[in-house]
Amino acid sequence: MLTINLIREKKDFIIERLNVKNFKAEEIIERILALDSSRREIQSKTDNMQAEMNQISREIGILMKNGKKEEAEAAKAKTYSLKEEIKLLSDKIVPIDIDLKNEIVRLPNLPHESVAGGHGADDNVKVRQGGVIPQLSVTALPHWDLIKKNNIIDFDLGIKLTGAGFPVYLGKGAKLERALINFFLDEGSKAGYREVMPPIVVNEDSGFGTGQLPDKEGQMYHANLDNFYLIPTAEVPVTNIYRDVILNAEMLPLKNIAYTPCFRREAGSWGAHVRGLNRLHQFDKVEIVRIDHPDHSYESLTEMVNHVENLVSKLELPYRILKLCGGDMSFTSALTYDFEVWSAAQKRWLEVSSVSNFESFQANRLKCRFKEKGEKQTRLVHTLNGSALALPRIVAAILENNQTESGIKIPKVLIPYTGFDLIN
RNA sequence: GGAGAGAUGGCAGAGUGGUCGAAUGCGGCGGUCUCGAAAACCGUUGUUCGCCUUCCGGCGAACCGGGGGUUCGAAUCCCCCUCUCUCCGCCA
Repeated sequence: MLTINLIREKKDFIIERLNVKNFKAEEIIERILALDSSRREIQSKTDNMQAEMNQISREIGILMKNGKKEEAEAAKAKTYSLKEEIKLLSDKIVPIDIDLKNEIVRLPNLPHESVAGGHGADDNVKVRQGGVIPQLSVTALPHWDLIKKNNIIDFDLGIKLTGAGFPVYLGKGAKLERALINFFLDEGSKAGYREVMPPIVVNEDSGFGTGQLPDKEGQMYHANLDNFYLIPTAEVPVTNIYRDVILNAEMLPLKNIAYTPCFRREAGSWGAHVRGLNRLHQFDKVEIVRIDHPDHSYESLTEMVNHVENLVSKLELPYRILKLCGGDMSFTSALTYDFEVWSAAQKRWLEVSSVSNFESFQANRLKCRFKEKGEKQTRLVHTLNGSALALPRIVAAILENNQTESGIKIPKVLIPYTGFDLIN
């Protein structure tokens, strides 16, 4: 959520920047500014009337104390019409506030100044590429066939238990999953992230805080009876730890890492490219979440990108890093780098991580602020997060890229975690 | 699920209709003392919004779990909701 101050002061700048996200902001902003100025006008008036009212009440209190009943009654008489006026005016503020918030919440975050325009994935900029793309034999199999052959994940069983997109990991498949989770968490700890195990269902306030609600309601599973949502990413509970919190500047940065299962309804997104592990309703992910000082958040973003790059390198996966164009960036993000790994049998890149700086956009929703030592004024923090990493597509790439005549080779760094070096 | 108690500032904890944004203690910050530190003492210490101000800041409004009501006036009275705790039941 953009701050009302910014909208008041930099209207044209906002319109120009949101244009990069292909978002036409002009009308919304005009409505916001109109609502904002009438709100301020009304508030000024009611504040003054209320001050008068408070003054009279105080006087009545003193009169009563001194036993001057008649004078008190006379003073009371003065309040009736004033009270009515205040009520009339302040009632007008309520719907204006609601409209105002509804409009502000519709504005996406401003893209960072370095973000270029564009309409979709084709306009993303490749930052760099690493690793070696393996040349597989003609008999090489896509991961869903390898999975079946080795009986390490059972999709049909998941359908029986729950439905499509809820796979059951078995034997070495389950162990590989657990190994990856532990590897990612350990790497995070080494990099100074605090490990967190949050709830995986959250309330409505948390959903609002990170920007899933109200708009992306359809993407989350909802437990109606309790009005809880299954988390689509650990970002939601972990970032919301800092909802309604005022931090001291010297506490920053706060670095957290969490493994959670993630749940996504993915309504309407099923098609040709979602076979096997490519897209699931439930999947495992390790997420890094940072709360940062605004002056250092872009250095942090770079540090996070390096961390994720280190992970895919250690797993010996060919990868590329993309800087997203305005049109492909999420509603809440100011700058996003996507990581993709090469899936050698499908012969395509799979997105495995998205590392973003949200600047103060989430912080404003969360009301997460900080204070510089000795200063009275609060400022909004910057929030950042990134997958480090999302598991299913990593598993898909490992299976496909590492297949040999004798079986699927486990990357060296994972062997201490799996306890085996081959799936066959 | 049944019965009861409660929700006050960073924390603890007073306050049951009238200058109460709220006593007191602890913590935090600043100072005195000290070579330095501790102790002691003094001072200070919430957030949001509006108006004014070049800065420092000033003035006003709101906030004692959330929402509504009574009243000239509500932390205090009434109603609804949420949450927490205790006991019982059930239970990984």
